[in-house]
Amino acid sequence: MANRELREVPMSKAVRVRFAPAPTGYLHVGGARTALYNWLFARHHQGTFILRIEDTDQVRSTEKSVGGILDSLRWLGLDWDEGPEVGGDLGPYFQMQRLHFYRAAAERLLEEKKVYFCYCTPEELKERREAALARRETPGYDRRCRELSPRERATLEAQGRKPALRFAMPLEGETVVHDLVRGDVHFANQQLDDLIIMRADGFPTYNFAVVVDDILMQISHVIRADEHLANTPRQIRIYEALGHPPPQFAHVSMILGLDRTKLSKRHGATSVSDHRDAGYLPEAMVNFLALLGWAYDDKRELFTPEELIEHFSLEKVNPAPSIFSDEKLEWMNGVYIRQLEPEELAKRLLPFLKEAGLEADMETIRRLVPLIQERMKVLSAGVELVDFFFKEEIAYDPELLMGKKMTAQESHAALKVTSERLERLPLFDEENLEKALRRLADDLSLTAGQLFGIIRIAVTGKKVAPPLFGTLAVLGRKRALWRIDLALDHLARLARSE
RNA sequence: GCCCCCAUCGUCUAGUGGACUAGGACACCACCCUUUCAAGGUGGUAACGCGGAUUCGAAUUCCGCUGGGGGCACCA
Repeated sequence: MANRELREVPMSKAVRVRFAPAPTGYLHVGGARTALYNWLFARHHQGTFILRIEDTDQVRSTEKSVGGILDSLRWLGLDWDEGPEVGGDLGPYFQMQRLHFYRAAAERLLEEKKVYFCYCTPEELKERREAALARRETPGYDRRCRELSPRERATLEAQGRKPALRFAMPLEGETVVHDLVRGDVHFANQQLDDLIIMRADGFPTYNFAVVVDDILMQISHVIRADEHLANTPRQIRIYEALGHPPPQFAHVSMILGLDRTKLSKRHGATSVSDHRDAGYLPEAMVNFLALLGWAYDDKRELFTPEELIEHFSLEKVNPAPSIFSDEKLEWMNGVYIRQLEPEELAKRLLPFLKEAGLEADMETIRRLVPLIQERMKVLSAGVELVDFFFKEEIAYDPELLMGKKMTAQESHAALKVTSERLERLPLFDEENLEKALRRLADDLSLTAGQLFGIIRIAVTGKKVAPPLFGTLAVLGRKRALWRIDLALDHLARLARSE
C-alpha cells in the first residue's frame, strides 16, 4: 500500500459526506456498510450526513426502491441531516430534480470547449466496443468526434443524429488520486477515455452528475466502494474543468460473497430488509457491518453506535475486500438478543409470531421470553421455539414418546403416574413442578433424562424445546394434562403392537 | 486485451523491522455444566500465497510471480 499519510480532515474544513444510492433495488449489505461508514465519519467529526438519490437511470430507477432504501437506512438508525423527507439548504436531493444544474455546468464546459458533441449512436458504439473486445483490444472510445469540423457536424446532424456531450480528457500526463484508505493511486491519462457527460436525451451520466452535485453540495469527503476508484481520475479531471478542487476520497473495499465475487442476489439474503425479516436486530447489523473492514483493536468487537462513532476512523479501514458470511453475524445477533430487556424482546418477537400465523398475545409472550431468550440467534427462530404454546393441537411422531431404552408400555406407565401426580400437585408452578417430577423420576427408578424426555414430547411434540418446568407452568395444568392424555392414547396403541 | 485495487487461520481481523513459539473473535472439535436445546466454562485444531532483494534481524520494506477482485456503458 502506498503512503496513507494524508490528513483525514484538514483543519477548519466542515465535514460533509453523502451516501448516494441509485434506487434500482434494495439496499444491500455492501451499500449499508458504505452508508454506515459515511454516517460514522460524519458523526465522529460533528459533520453533516447527506442522502442523495441518484435516479438518473430512468429505466431502472423505481419509487418503490427509494422507499425501501429509506426504510432500511432508518431501520439501521442511520439518520441523515439533509436529503429526502428532511430537506436541506443545498437540495433538491433527487438528481432528476437537479437537471438544470447539470445542464448549466455542461453549457459552461461547452463554451470553454472542454467538451464536444459526439454523434455516434449507442448501437455503433456497442458494435465497435464488442469488435475491439473480440480483437482483444482496449474497448475505449476512439475519439472520432473530438475534432469534427462544423461541416462534418452539419452533415451528421442532417442525418438526424442527436449528439451526446463528451468530455475531452487530457491525452497525456497522469492523474493521481489521493485516497484516504489506499494512498496515492496513479493513472496514465491515456487510459482515460472521453466519457459521455450528457446523453443525447439531455440527461446527465453518473460521472458528471456526481461531480456537479458533490461540488454544489460542498461535499468534503467522498467515501464509497472500491468499484468507483477507476472512475475517480476522470472525475478529478471534471472537477478541474469546473474550476473546483476535488474532495478527499476514500475508497473502501467491496464486500464479496462466499465465492469471492461481487455480492449479488444469487448469494442469497444480501439485502438489509432480508435480514430484518429473518429476525436480525439492527443493532447487531450495525455492529457487524462496522467490523467488516474496520477494527478498533485486537480485543473489542461489541460496540454501541455511540462507541463506534467515538472510535471510527478511515485510517483504520482495511483496504482488502472482505467476504460477507452470516456465521458471525448470527452469533452477534444472539448476543444482542440476550442483552435485550425481556419486555423489549417480547415486543420485537410479537410481529414474527403473528407473521407465522400464531395467535400470540403479549401476556403469554412475556412469560415465554425468559424461557427462550438465550436460545435464539434470530427472532424468526423464536417461532418454532414457542409455537406449541399457541396451538390447540400438536402433531408428533408417537415413537418419540418412548423414553430412552424404554418400551412403549414402560413409557406409558411412567406417563400415567406423571399425569396423576400433576393432577394432585397443589401449586402448578415451576418450582413445585421441578420438585415433584424429580421425586417422581426417583420413585420410578428412571433417570431425569428418561422421564423428562417423555413428558417433553408429550407436552410440546418436540425433542428440542424450552426448559420443561417453565414450559409446563406457562402451559397450565389443564392444557398440560390434556396433552399428556393424548400422548397416553398414542402410547397405549404402541404398547398393544409391541 | 488494457488499466487499477487487494493478499495473515475456513471467515472477520490484530499486527507498521526485534516484545511473534503470529494475538482475538466466529465457525469447528473435545471436555465440563445439564431434563432436551441453548447459554456459560475449560482446552484444542487452524494462517503470514510463492520466489528473490534490503537488513544483524522481516508477517511487517522493495521487486517479480501467482492468485483473487474491480473497471474499461448514452448503468450507477
